[in-house]
Amino acid sequence: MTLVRLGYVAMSTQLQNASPSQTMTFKQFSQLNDKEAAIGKLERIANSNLHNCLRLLKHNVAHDIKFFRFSSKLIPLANHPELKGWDFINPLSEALEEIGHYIKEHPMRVGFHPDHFVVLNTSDKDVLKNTFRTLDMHRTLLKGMDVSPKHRCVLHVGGAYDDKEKALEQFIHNWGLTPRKLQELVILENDDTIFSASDTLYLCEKLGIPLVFDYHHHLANHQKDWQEDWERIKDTWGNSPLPIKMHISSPRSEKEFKAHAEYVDSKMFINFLHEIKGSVKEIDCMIEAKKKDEALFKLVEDLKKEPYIEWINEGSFSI
DNA sequence: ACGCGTCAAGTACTC
DNA sequence: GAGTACTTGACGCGT
Repeated sequence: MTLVRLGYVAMSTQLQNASPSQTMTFKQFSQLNDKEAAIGKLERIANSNLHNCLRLLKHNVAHDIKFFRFSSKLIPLANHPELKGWDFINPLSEALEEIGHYIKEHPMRVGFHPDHFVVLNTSDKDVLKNTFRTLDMHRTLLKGMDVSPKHRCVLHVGGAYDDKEKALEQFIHNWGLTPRKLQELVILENDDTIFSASDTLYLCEKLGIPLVFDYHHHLANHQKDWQEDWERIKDTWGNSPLPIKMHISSPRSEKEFKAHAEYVDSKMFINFLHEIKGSVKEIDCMIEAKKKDEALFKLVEDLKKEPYIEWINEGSFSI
């Protein structure tokens, strides 16, 4: 028997005016002459984002969704190189604590997927430095919520830089330069163009990092069937306090295969569940679809037609 | 209210 | 080396 928990990403298509990703671009920031006022505006935006984030968590709990990815755009320009020295955490501590209290009252799995400029295998010192800074920001946010930072940030391996093998070794090299408190945040995901699940496993096993298996990326980029690697993927989670995590999405079309569809193909998901059934006690599936929570709810509707699924609540079931 | 162009800290590709 | 595309949500402008 396998307990499956469903989650979704960052924002809701159902809850109105609840964006956790409002922003100010660097260009806009640069054009403001009064820097103090500009920073004040950034802080107001960040507080509004956190407020909406809490509203999203409440919306989730109302629908039994206990698995959620936070937006990584909660604090605009938080780690922009030009805004070094801005103490963005202090003005946000109350809002973070409020989110933290809510998570304690309603236990749930939360995490981040930092943006594409967080690149751990870069050979550019400045990019690596900013990667560390951004990871540290994510850690600080989690700490501010009193959530254990362990295994909360999904990253891709990074760029290929014309030589995949060398790029993997560069990751290992940079990992040695990564502070331990940042290492423990990281979990790695197979991507849809360069590093397949097998490639990523190489790093995960060598460095003791859990692998977040993205089924859609796997379909777009693989050397062999995922079933051959499934045991190894599971094992990367052996030392994690959290259950194994996966990403689930469907291709938008044959032509735009790598793009996310609005909804998840429930047949595909059901087939996958049948294959892994019983192989793990618990698995958390992150639904990555354009329609966000609406896609999750639609998937649940579809799954409810399957007689062998035992529902625990609207957001989790056993199979 | 809606459509369209702009913006984004990285990487990849083309010329 | 410069320019463009990728991706995706937000924003601002024009209608």
